[in-house]
Amino acid sequence: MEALPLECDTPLVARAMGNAEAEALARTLKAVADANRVKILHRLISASPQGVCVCDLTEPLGIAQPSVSYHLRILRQAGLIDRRQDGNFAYFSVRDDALRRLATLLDPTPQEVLA
Amino acid sequence: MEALPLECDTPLVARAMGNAEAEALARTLKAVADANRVKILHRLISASPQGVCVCDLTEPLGIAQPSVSYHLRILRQAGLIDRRQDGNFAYFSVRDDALRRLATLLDPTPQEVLA
DNA sequence: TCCCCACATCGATACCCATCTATATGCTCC
DNA sequence: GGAGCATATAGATGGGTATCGATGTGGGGA
Repeated sequence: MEALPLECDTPLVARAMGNAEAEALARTLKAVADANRVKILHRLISASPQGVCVCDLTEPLGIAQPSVSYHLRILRQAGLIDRRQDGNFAYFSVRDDALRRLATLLDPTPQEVLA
Repeated sequence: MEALPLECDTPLVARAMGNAEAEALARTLKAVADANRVKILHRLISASPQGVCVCDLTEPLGIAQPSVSYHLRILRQAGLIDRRQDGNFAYFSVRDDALRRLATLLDPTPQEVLA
């Protein structure tokens, strides 16, 4: 008889978030959800506006150069950073528009970031 | 002789972000960087403050109940949500303190979330 | 006491992701 | 045009992650 089983009774104030919406947000978050990429973004935010070249990222990150390029590609595909080629060097910089929200999360007073 | 090779010359305004700092932030971001967990948080934020029980999450997410429990565990371990048991049911709610920063990213006018 | 219901955990599986080495590409300078 | 440097791409590999079905656990009602 299906005996309605006690009803856990949660009001559900608003409708569920759309699938596409959730996945878009998750995709952007995934792009930032990595320690090395967080460090990259931090440095790019600090060192704006002319950008930072790969050679200045490789050593402080302590990973191989192809790995740095890999992370930069992830961030670029997520629309978070821009790439500018100048001679042999490639300079990367943050995209203010897409990153403004995340910047408040990453930047404010380095010491107490989500501590 | 190491022939300093042309110097790509990026000023490096600030010092690099600490390793622990970056990993802590990445860990929190990883917890949110999943479409289903984004949906869960969205619902929890909407349906505060008494919390939402698992049964009300399983169906809208379209995944099996153990998977929902799994995601809730991830979010709980990240300190983003709280769990309160009441009878047979478990009610989950967002932790305002830890989530306040992320909330501004998840909540503001559902339509234009990082669109 | 027994059963049932809500939820958590376990074990397996399939996929994704970060990393490396090796190699390609593209630019600059001689 | 050839050498050399900075960066990107390719391919391989190990570790992590989301998912499931099956099972454990703990509370409530009959």
